[in-house]
Amino acid sequence: MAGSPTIDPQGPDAKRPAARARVPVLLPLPLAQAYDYAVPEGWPVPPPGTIVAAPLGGRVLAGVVWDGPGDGSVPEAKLRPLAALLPVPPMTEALRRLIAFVARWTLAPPGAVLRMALPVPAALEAPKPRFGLVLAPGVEVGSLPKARARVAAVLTEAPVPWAAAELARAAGVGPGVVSSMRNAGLLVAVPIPEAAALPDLTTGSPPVLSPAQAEAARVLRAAVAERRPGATLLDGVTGSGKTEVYLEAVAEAVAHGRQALVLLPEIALSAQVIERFRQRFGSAPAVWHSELSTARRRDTWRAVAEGRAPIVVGARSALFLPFPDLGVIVVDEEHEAAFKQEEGVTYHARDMALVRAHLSGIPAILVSATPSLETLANVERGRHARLHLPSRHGSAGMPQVEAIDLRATPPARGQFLSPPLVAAIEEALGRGEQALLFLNRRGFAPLTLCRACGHRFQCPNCTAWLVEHRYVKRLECHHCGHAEPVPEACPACGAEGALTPVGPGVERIAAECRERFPGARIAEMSSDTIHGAHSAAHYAAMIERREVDLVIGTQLVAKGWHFPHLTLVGVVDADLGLAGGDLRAAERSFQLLHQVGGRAGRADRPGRVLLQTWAPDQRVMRALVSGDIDRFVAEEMAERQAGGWPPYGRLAALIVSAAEASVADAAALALRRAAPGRGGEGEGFRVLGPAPAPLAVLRGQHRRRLLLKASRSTDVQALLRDWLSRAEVPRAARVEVDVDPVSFL
DNA sequence: AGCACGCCGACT
DNA sequence: GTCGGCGTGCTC
Repeated sequence: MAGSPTIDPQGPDAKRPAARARVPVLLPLPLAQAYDYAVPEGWPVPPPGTIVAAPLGGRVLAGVVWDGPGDGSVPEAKLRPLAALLPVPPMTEALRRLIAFVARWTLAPPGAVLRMALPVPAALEAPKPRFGLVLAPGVEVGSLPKARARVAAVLTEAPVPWAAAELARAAGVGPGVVSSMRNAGLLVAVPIPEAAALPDLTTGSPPVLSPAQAEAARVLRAAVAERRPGATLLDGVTGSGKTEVYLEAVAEAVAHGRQALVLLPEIALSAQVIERFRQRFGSAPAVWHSELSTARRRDTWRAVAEGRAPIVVGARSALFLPFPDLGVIVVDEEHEAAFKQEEGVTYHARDMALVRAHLSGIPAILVSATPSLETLANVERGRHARLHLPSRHGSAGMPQVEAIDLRATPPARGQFLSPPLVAAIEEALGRGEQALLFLNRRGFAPLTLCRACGHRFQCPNCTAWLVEHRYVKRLECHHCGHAEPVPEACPACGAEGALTPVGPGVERIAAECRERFPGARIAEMSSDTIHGAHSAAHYAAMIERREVDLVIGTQLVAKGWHFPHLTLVGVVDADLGLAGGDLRAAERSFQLLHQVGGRAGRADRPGRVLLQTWAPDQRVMRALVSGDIDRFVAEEMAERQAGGWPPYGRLAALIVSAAEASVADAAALALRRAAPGRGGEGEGFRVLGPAPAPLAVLRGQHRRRLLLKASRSTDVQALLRDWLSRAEVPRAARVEVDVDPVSFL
């Protein structure tokens, strides 16, 4: 790579022999700016986006040559030379600008954002040449002993390089046979050419679309074909066929040789969803989520960077993959809170997906049966287009939703299923149909107390009760992972046999059902029983084959499933999500229950949804029963607008945490005193708090919250930056910033 | 994020 | 008298 380096004209300085070229390099560390590095003599000056190895302290890190002239303040003598230019495609300008934007928006150091966009180190090295085994020339197959002859036969039949392990398996011999043949010179290793081919995406089956779907698909295809920037909301009830429609937009991008990114909430990345892509395109999409192995991450990242992965289906972190030529971004289930990253860089993947699409000049598609109020407000403002799909089967396909008034028909003492719900389950099971009971709470009971002295089991590290898990005989904290065995006697008063479970979790509902419906085959689905795509697929298959009569599950069952024989959904505690009453409690509760209800029934057999509630007149229940989504949205919007809450206003939270409560209080007060405006109030904004966080102690950290509430036109980031720079917070306290908070815990 | 430098407890 | 705890500060 020698040659005359091209240096920008720098006036008289360029002539000074001492002036080496310097470039700013952003490193994947929580540093506020890029560091300057010297370009070694004889190298070309790497342009912005080049991925380089740079020395820092005693180690060498992968970083990205950043935009702009660099800081320049570090003296020449202090500059260290770049260690290497890494053999991967450069980071595109669109991705660099996305990283800079996310950093500015979330107040995170740019390097911390970059860390999400750089892969495991191995992906940046030149791919190791892989070797395979072929038969050495001139080997007489007939003269070999049996085992060796079998290996030779496999290689004669398929004379391509084989991986040693696969070869042994195919020949039905142990790995020792293969390696001894290699040592004996009967087999030789030859390099396997890098798989550069694109998967063939033309062998799938194009869908049969309804007229409404076809029209929506036509609009989206045109937007993708013309690279028309802008976002479109694609909404319609479960079963209206939204997926088929957005897959057409994906197909259009692929047809133009561009890539497509489909973001899904992590939990929805089920085998069932991946399978739909495979059926449509005839080949599986690249999948990206946090549980991938290092090797898979490396291969997928490289495949994306080199344009060999036309379709990527991923969780929020897929937003930072290095697509060289993205054609469309789809955010499915756009209303899901799971798109918000709550730790480290607190970004909202849906919102940042819109930014990435905008920076790339391509369309974005937001998909949901129950769109977020943020997205609906953007439609109202004319910022997003909207394509609404009607139900394919008219109202006949919609489940009938009824509220069960627990005040009128309460469950028997110590039980949680009311008589009408029990009767409906019996009826469904009697017809040979399946039923689903939904309760968004893991474990057996959320609280255990002593009848003798009133002692309650609390987490030593958190402001939370310990949840009894009966199968593993433990009391667990769902926030920090603390667990202890269930004792025989009360640790406070010593009374034996006085410990009582209070309230239900899914385990307790399952126990009640085993007693109530003997003979019914019950499947319990929660994160305690499902540990990944594999076991989820196992359950799904069992349910589809009708080897299960009654499914009892948490949130996990609400997403991305389709169970054709399920006709009844019972919501054990429809009021659960409304407790606590944060800003979005009603919206989230409505979305979740609507989604769970959507699991019931199908065209030929309408489903039934029963909501057990103590407050059937509550807005959310009324909306679910009437099915009048528009009215619910209008009411909720009016309330938000009146209060100046999002989406009509903006929020940012400051979360103060410290090991000592007094330190947390002191830090919170210091922040309050430094608040912008007069006493934390100014033109278009107001500071609320501090108040103890609902989870006042979490993992041993005492937490206080302040909230900046502002009008939509307020530059929240500027206020926050100024605020934080002036506040003198004790060293022992930590301050986290959460712009556009979703969770208020 | 690492890693080094820097002031106060239990060991040879 | 030292080995070592992790608090704070720096890395181009």
